[in-house]
Amino acid sequence: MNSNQPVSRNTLQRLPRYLNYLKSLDPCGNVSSTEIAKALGLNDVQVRKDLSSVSSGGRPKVGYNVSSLMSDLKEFLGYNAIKGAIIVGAGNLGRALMSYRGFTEYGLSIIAGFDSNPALVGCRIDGKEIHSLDELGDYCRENGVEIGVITTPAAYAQEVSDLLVSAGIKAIWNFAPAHIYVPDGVLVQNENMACSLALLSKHLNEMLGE
Amino acid sequence: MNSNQPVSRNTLQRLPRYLNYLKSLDPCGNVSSTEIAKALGLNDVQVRKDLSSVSSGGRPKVGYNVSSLMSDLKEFLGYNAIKGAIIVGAGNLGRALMSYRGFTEYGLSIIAGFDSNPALVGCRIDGKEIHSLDELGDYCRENGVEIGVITTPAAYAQEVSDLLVSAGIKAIWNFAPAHIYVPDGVLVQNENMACSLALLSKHLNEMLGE
DNA sequence: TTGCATTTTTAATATTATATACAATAGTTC
DNA sequence: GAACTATTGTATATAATATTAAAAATGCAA
Repeated sequence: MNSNQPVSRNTLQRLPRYLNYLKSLDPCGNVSSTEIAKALGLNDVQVRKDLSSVSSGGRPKVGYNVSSLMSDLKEFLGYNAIKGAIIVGAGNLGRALMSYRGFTEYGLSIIAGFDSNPALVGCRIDGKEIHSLDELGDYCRENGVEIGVITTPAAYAQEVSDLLVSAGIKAIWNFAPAHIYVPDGVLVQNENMACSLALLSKHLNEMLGE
Repeated sequence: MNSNQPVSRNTLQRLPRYLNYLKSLDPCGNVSSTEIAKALGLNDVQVRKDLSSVSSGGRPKVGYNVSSLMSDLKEFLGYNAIKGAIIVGAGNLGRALMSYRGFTEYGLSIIAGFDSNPALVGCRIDGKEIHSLDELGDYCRENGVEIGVITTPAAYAQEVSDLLVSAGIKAIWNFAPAHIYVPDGVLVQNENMACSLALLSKHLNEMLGE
């Protein structure tokens, strides 16, 4: 495992897919890179190369041990060190994400929500309280929150982003269909459903066109 | 506009970002590729190359006309031809997606939901009825539905996928954190939140580690 | 223990994507 | 209208990525 070596973006995007696939296997068993490649529609060497930067390696004639490969992947992806995050925008999507417990699997724990609507302030979603936007700065500083999730309408995304940045947030997961500007040192990850839809729609059209 | 030429996956993923950015500009005005590149943190030539396969071209010294570029992008991405889709799994996420009206922007219209829970069958979310899973096949065939969205727990994803395929679905948008197998000719687009989270988490760790 | 099949690992090649350099074009100014 | 500048568009070079090919390692069976 040469974890100091930088991993390409493409590789990084594939790692969670490997983990996903491994979950469907017997954790006590072994799996070969060719099997993984076949199941996920990838090249087997690519799979091995990806895994080489993460795992302690497989055994010839046997493959990789499923459970140890899984823990290597989780460790590498940071799923073990759970980080607290807040959600801004307690609309339909925001509330859905707040009540979704699966994120702890991925090292993320939603600890609170924020919304400008006074009617929502004080409500609890899955035990997590919705606060007023005014409290955002203090809350983040007091709890050392580094990740913010934006689920507001597009029109407010920039405003909220600025607020998060001034509260010391280091990374933003943006679900709003808007482009936001942040200073250097702050990371924005756009969960762009539009991107996925674009791929889906385009492929579909091509398939039907032929 | 050479729309017959195939567009790379990376390019395709950038196109919605361009569209997003253009929305924040005056539709009557013009915009240069360098402006777009700077705003989105990309190379200006790349932007021009991407746009060349979509748009009818810009004018030297002026740039691209915002509104016509937007409509070219929308046309190319298939956002104008709205396609009906169904959602399987009316849990938190499923209901959130059913009530999210923004998808029509992207050429997708959720027309119905399906769930195995009898207590949910008959309910309406934003005017769209939730049906029993038994009705899925007939419904899809009668309405010519080609896109299915899976928002069930991971454990049921494969089962639901099989059902969708046998109902004649051509493309599946999978939100369940599971890998699903489909026959050739059916497209799966994984909306893998885990992927986004992986990127986010990894970058965050790297930033803090330095 | 020897040969064989399977699998990882490393190296080499081919492909693709991105960035650089330059030519062409259309406005703008004097 | 001639020179200038901002901008597009293309052709080339570089870098990144993926694939193919070959080598090394391991377990298994005869």
